[in-house]
Amino acid sequence: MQKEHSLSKNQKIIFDLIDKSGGPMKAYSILFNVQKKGIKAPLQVYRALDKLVEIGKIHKIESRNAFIACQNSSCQVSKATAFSICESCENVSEISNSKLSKYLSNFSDDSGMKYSKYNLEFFGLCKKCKSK
Amino acid sequence: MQKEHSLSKNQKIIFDLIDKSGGPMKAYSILFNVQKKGIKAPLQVYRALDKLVEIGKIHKIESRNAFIACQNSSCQVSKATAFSICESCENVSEISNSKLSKYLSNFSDDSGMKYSKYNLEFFGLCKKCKSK
DNA sequence: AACGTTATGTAATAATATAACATTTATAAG
DNA sequence: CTTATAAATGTTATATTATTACATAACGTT
Ligand SMILES: [Zn+2]
Ligand SMILES: [Zn+2]
Ligand SMILES: [Zn+2]
Ligand SMILES: [Zn+2]
Repeated sequence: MQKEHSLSKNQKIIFDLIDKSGGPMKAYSILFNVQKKGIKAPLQVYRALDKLVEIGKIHKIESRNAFIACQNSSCQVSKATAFSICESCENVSEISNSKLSKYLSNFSDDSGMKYSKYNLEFFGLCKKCKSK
Repeated sequence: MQKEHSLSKNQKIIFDLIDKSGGPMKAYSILFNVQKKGIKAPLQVYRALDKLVEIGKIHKIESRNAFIACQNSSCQVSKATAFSICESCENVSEISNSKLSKYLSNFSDDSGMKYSKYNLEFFGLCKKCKSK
């Protein structure tokens, strides 16, 4: 069951934009796109992004400084994320693989550290770019 | 067997600094620390960092915008990296676990994508911080 | 020596992100 | 409904991270 996080005005504007774009978006590109809706300053964007990340509606692609809508309906909180990134066209998609997530969530080594979160980014060439 | 990449002057200065620090360092902190050695501009630092990453002597911790010396002697090229990061003290260490690296290097899904590289970052509390 | 490649020096600027402060709006308790 | 509290917003300025552009020097090979 899904806990409803009713989004605020700015959060909704920004989430809708990212979600509709279907891919990763960068903060200042988001800013540019929402200026017509009255969001004028970087901080307004970053605040909404922070919140959206916190509640798991979007994820940050760390290697690209970009944000993407969660493509996995069951991904409530951004604690276990995995992405595949094409190094040619920069297409990004969220990997939803229960074996992988189980393997990583249960991973432990001899460091005595308890891992509560992970982010994995795979790089390569997507089908389209490979065949070029 | 290890291919020798003889480092240039700036590369050596910067690698030695990061290596001796024993942890992750940020680019502008590196810059500050090497100014007495004649490296005066950000670009000089970033160029050396780029090269050091390329040849696998250091890795970038993407979630922290920081660079750490490779702690894994067999890690020639930065194609398969995994780190554990303490969210309290920001201690970072490179995970060297052959089962994990084998699992991830062989990972494939139904996307048709061939992965040639990955970066994994685990987050949690280190032993020290956990016991506080 | 001549050539191509790699590294360096320097200045300017672009791109990403946060600090600080004032105000407003939403939520919940009494 | 009122008051208290937390969450969100607006605005300006600034900090941090990274790259562009161009000129010069050092290195490795033939
Ligand atoms: Zn997700
Ligand atoms: Zn592609
Ligand atoms: Zn390594
Ligand atoms: Zn710690």
